[in-house]
Amino acid sequence: MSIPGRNINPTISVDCVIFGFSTNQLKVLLIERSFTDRSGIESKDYKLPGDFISINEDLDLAASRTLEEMTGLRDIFLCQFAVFGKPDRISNPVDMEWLLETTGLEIQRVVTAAYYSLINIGETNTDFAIKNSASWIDVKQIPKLAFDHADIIEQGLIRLQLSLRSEPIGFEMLPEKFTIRDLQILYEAILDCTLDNRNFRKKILKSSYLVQLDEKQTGVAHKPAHYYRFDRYIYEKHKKESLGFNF
Amino acid sequence: MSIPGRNINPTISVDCVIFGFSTNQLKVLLIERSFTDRSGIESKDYKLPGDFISINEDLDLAASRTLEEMTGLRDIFLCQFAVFGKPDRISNPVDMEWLLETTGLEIQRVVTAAYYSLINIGETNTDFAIKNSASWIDVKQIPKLAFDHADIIEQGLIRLQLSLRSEPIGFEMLPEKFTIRDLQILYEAILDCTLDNRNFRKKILKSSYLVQLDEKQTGVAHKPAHYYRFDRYIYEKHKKESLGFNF
DNA sequence: ACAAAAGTGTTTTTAATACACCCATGA
DNA sequence: TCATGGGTGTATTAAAAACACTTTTGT
Repeated sequence: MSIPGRNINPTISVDCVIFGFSTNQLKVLLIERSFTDRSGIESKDYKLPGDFISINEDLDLAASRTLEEMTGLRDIFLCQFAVFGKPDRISNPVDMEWLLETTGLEIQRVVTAAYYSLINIGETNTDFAIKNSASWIDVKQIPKLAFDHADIIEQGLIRLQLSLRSEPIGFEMLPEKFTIRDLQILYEAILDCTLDNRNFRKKILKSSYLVQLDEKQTGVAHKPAHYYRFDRYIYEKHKKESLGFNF
Repeated sequence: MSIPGRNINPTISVDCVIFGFSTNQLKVLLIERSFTDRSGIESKDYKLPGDFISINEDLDLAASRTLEEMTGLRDIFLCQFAVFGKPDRISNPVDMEWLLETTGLEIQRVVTAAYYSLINIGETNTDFAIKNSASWIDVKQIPKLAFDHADIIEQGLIRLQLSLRSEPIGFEMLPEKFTIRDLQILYEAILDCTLDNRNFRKKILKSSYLVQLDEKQTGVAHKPAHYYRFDRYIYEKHKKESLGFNF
């Protein structure tokens, strides 16, 4: 959130849809927000991690700053996918009150640049999450959200699904080493479908950038799977150009 | 440009990359901008059609307003594709001076929502273009541009190419009735490639939403081509879902 | 020996590509 | 009759999809 005293530009913000993957589910990092409604009843809901930009702060940098404040992570996959600027996106009295409380300013109109980000939950710093009352919520169980944040998540997910089909970005959410099954479950969670395991392997293992490690799983009550890792260097070298008409 | 007296939000603007197609070339609508540089020499360059948003104006509406002011057209294909918000995107003294002249305000920082739009040049109202000193410039011959508008066009074109591969949007730039050849040349111009005419026809004619008219070309010194039209209704009904992995 | 996931091949279907000639018209 | 672009078909190759069983481990 806003650091008191810093010079903010109260007309422009960034919001981050931070995706992560755990217990076979695609999750989003949400911040708990407490507020008192008009009848004085203390209540709470959730919002996306986001912030006003500082005067002279680059949008991308504001997004990575937000990301770091929430997770402790730097140099993270981050992609700007849309701007949300409906004049009435701040119209719920609860939201207006909350803005007043947290910024001390009367704010009627904010245009927000939306980013999505892919995180390996295992590498995130839990202290940061606790400090921000942040938690990882299953994308299929999104609670009531502040502002137009539900729309933002929806659009972000659509965009993530689209990108996943044309670029190998799933790895960003997995640990350094993972099994092909891990990867398949991740794809299924993101695309919300089931995939044939033989065809998935065939397709994914054709990629030169997936390299098999000598290491195998241990302590599992079934045939242990090989670990693989994603080789960014190889990927960058082999990036394909394709016309790929699809209509 | 800004209507004097209207209440603008001088921190947020929209810029439109308006694509059109004529004489077998993909074109962009650019506005001529005259300015006097520091040594007092009168000079000119080009900029994208764009404007600050009004207080309480929706971004999409600001973009369609701009579009209508430039071309006289309403209800036009329009797609927001990125936000440009580098703090130094307004740093050239010429640009800063020009902003001061046209708005009367000292402006240091503007975040702009970029849209691209597809126009049938034949339907545009020339009076509007003349009034705005706008002209259609071949995308391969873009002159020096104001601000970061060259980047915006480049990103817009990349996005247009991407969309053209997955959605039938080329029709937006053609008249109501057109020949398959017209369409192929349009595709070649946008994608900057050549396409085999037999394969192109085979592929495109598979689409149920391309309907052949009884009418043929007349007065051409060769076998006259059939006219076709794009049926939006059929397209919407048959929209495909496809996983289409491509990595 | 059983449960659980790993790993593997072949066939069918579909889409993409490459390629060359005859047709209808106006000049 | 010639120049111009319109319009057509087939064979090859590549990718996607469908589908079932054996292997290895821990319990």
